[in-house]
Amino acid sequence: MSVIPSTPLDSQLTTSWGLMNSYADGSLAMSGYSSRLWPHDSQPQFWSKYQVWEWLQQVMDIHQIDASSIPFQNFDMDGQQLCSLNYQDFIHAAGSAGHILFHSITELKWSGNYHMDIGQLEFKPELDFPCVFPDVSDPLGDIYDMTSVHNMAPDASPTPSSPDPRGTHLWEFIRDILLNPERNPGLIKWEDRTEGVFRFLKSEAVAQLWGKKKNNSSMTYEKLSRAMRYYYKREILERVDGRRLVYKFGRNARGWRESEK
DNA sequence: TCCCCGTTTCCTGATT
DNA sequence: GAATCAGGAAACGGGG
Repeated sequence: MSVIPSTPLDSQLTTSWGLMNSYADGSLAMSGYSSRLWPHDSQPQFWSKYQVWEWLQQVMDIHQIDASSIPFQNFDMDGQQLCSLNYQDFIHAAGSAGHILFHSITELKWSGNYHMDIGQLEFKPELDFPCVFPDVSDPLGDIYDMTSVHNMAPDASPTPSSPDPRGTHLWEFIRDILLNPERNPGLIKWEDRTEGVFRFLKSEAVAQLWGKKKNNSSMTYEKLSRAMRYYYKREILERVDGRRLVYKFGRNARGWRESEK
């Protein structure tokens, strides 16, 4: 399969793309999109699976596409595979959002990066991050690598009863998204960093990501939030009254404070 | 096999 | 009316 860089279809799509470029926030415009998010490895051919997911999230954020409208599992692929998809493949994989995704990836592929010198072609995606990627087949792999780093600290074990230092628990999953915002843009954000207060921005997208991690395609925010509420009793989370989608880390949550990093 | 833990699923009712 | 929150109850899967 191959992607045709410039077809009549492209010109049909420029209307929606033009709209995107007209956003008041210039950082959301496509021209700034690639440089802001992919400062070194903006060639999608070299993306890891996880970077493909990041791109997907960004496009959904920019276009305010409901995360549940795109089956993430259809994009369980690395950048090379992604770039080999044609327009019909995108439509098949993402439905009505397919044309947006197709145009986005075409833009990134042909946005001047092909003019880079041969030295840049030797770039490896994992070099862009401070941590290693032992398993690039796991889109969340880097998150859990970071968890491992946190747990190197003597008192950084999640809870006394936690059996898995790699961070398989939901609250650790949430914490690691918060600690790596550049890799999970727009999913969850700190409301009060020092107090450990955070808010879900894309609750269903986080639930899908959690479901992906647990091989549970039927995960929803409804179910995820029930699991979150069980943390109140264990004081891993504290209630934040009157605020929707807002939670706060409790006394038994470890590794979220900046001083613990 | 049993038990415990950490969810997951389903539910009802309340609140925003 | 939809989305979210709260929490009870039962079930499930993994680990010890």
